[in-house]
Amino acid sequence: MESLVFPTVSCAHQCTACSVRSLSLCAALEQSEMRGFERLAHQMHLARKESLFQQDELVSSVYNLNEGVARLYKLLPDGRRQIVGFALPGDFLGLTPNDCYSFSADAIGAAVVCRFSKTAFLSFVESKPRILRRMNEFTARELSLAQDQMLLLGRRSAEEKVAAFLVGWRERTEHHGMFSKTLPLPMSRQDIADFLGLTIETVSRTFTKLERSKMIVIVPGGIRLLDSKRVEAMAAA
Amino acid sequence: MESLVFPTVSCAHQCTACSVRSLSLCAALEQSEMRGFERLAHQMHLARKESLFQQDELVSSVYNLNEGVARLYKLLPDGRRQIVGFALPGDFLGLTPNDCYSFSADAIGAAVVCRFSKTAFLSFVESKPRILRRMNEFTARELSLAQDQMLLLGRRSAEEKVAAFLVGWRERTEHHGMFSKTLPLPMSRQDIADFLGLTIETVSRTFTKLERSKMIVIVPGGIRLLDSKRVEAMAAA
DNA sequence: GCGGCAAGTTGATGCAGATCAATATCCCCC
DNA sequence: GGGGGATATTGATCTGCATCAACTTGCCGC
Repeated sequence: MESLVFPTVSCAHQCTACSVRSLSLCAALEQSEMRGFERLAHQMHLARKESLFQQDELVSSVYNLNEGVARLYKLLPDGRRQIVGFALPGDFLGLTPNDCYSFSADAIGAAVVCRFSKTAFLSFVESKPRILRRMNEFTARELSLAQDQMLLLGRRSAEEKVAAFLVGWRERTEHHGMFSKTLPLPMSRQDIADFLGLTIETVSRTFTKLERSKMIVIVPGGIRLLDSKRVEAMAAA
Repeated sequence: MESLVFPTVSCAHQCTACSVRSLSLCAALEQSEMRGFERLAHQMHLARKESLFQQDELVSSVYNLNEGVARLYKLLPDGRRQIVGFALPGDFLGLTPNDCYSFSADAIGAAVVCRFSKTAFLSFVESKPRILRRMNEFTARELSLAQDQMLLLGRRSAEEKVAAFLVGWRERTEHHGMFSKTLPLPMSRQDIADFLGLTIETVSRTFTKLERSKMIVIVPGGIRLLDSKRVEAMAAA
């Protein structure tokens, strides 16, 4: 159904009316720069599971995620997958130091993005220190998350991984106002497993264990945090 | 001995004579900007194992690594350690999105760095698009390495991890001209283990296995790559 | 060159989490 | 509301790597 409601389209977009501007790169735009930037942006609607770009493809476009959640992942030749992150509204995708995307990205549910031609984007920002500094902040924040995830993947137990995931995901969703008692988990168990370096069975068992010890309740589409203190303690050490 | 030869000192530095300028952030400096930048830089010599900064400390300084190799790591309260990267000459350290360092850094052998006051550095670069763009490239490259490492930590076997480490380390050292038949491994087995999310015993056993299958020879201070093709194949998948 | 300690190797055993297998539940489309 | 495929849970068993332990090698100062 979603794929019929949201065919992929491309059209001009009004930055002034944009709901995620304050969270996005674009918040660094001067009033005077906005019109020029707006002309570069093409809004696109993505259906559930639709791909934004794929690992090793030549980078032609970069994207600002406006609505929805995206899954960013790397694949090994034999099919093993590692999710390197989940993107939320305001996140900027596709800027790589290389000519090719270093990971794949696709929409978990329906999503909306602003697409920019990479070359047009780069030449627009190249002499604008405010935006360049904001880009730096964005990349540095991503790097910091990635390093936290390295610690998690290399040195934490399954329980700690799952607890840390719930805490981290809650923090991020809270900033987006999409959290009220029930923590939404739009991604599948397989996605969570591939993010945490576990199997789907281990994720499932760990959720059940947390539920049995009254820390969470599993509900369709998410979980309810009953005792976030204990979940946080489990995540910390 | 090293700690006596290289006491920590601080003095002005001549960028024009700098051997790693072309590899560093500073390569983006205009001729006219160099003098001002030089005045901000304080060269420091570090002894083996000397700390550059520690996780959770307030960020006062940022550093350009000129000589030597640094170990960047995160610690959990109970002492588990994850090395998030090894820094080589030309790498820039300490720029974080937060007020505190998100990891610790120390010199593996004797090392030389240029130290900058964070605030002085930031105000120097804030309106210089060339440098800001280079900073972006640096951070994006780090991020890309971190994502590769996430795939390694989450989804690869011990053998694959060790092989991938050797291949990646060789590539990086080659760019620095510090590789000729023998691949130098200035870091300890424990460091390698903490980088790969393994134990020291598993790293040691895996090295021995690679040696027995004639892919490498273990020599003091490094290894010799006998059959890099097969090591690469093992690393790839 | 020799004593002592740190670093690395090797072997025996244990266990967390993977794998294999069988349901159970959700979700949607008719 | 009922059928069916995708998604998730649960159980039984296996295994790769960790852990525990003994030993070897390298390194540096005297």
